[in-house]
Amino acid sequence: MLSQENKEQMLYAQLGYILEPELLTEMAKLAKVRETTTDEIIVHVGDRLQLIPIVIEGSIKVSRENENGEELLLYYIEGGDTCAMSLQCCTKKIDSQIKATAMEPSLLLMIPAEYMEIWMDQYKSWRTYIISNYHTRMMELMESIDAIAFMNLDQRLLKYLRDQAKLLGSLEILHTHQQVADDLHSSRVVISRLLKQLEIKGEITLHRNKIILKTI
Amino acid sequence: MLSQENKEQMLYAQLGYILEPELLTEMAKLAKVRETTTDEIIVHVGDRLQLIPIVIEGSIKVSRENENGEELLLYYIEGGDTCAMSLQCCTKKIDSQIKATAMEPSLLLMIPAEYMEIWMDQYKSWRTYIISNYHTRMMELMESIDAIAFMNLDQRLLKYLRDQAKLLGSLEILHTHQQVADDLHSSRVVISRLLKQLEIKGEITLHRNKIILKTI
DNA sequence: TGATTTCAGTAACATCTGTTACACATTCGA
DNA sequence: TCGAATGTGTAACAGATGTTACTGAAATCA
Repeated sequence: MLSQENKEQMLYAQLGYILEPELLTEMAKLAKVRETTTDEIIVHVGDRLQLIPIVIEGSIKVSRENENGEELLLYYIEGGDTCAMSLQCCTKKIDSQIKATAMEPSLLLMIPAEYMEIWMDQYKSWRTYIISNYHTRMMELMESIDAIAFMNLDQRLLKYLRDQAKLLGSLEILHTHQQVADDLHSSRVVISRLLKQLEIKGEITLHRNKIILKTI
Repeated sequence: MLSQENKEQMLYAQLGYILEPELLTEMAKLAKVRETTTDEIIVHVGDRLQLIPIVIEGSIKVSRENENGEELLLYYIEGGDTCAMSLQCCTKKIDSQIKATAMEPSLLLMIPAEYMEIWMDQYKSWRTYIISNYHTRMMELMESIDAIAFMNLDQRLLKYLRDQAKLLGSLEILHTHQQVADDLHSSRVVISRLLKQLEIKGEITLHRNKIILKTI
């Protein structure tokens, strides 16, 4: 278990330049720490959230699921950010519309939802933080829509690989073709085919459970 | 030109159950009225907004455009709502990422951006209103993503027609096939083909410049 | 009215993506 | 160590969507 000093230090590191010191102290006091393993599912579609997660370390993948359990990756949440969707889910008691999965071992601070509104009234910096998070997420949803609507699957695939590489800071992407297919809402055979083409073009090299990008 | 009393009445009618009376009075004092014709473009991609539009009457179509000028309909804004995107565009001075078009003769109140932040500090109801708008838009973007990612074009087409009908309160949709194709980011020939199939199935009847739905 | 433009219907074909089926290699576990 | 499970490669085919080309009807305008 982390001490409050630990938590406060981590919050400072991520949010010290945005949020007031008193707020950070209060957050550290109230927050529960949650550590996740890689691929751990943090939020399921349909969950009723009671706590708002703020990502301190690691990265979270947010995806949409349809009634058949088919998925589509929407965007990622990195250090210092929070899930804008969960804010309303908590306050309005709506079921979660999305699924959140840890992409690597990650550290979250979980804040009880009732403080959301209190802080909205009390701290200007918190308002700015929340609005800015909403805006970032909206822009990312737009980017996601651009990709699905305007790009072919081979382009989306390459973009996906580059995004993963940037996010995890490594040119080696440790996924099976099936996992990639799931994120892009495609099928394994199609992804294998397109990956092979990318390999022939010299963009990547293929290995079991691993795809290596030549460049970002 | 509308009098301030007129504006205040309209604001009351749309937002009286959400926003404080003092705020509505202040809004009425500051707002410029903008009336639009059908298909008038209100915001272009790349515009630098100075004013935040609040829809009082009518309905606005928000779409995304790629570098080739191809479009995709994202969502609609109806009476009482505002464009969440424009909020950040104004305050952060970012170029607009979307295009907004009036679907019918509409009436907007345009609020100078600088009041955004003042009211955020001053009025709890304004904060709730803005956050709730962001959330609604996010949900609609999700719905839009669901449609593109998980539905076939014939299903999307029928959904599109029904959405239009609901929005404008008429089973007669006054569009050419080309306009429908643009909204769905498809091609005229494909849309004509699918519309014909829907007519054969008995879902619609086709006329020049007009598509009539049998039921919602 | 007659010429022109706009809109819709249709066919033939191309391309992209998904599906099914199977082969083979690697890894894992009993 | 051997069988099972998992991951990848590939071919053949199917279906959805996009493209091109042409036709004729309806609307518009000089």
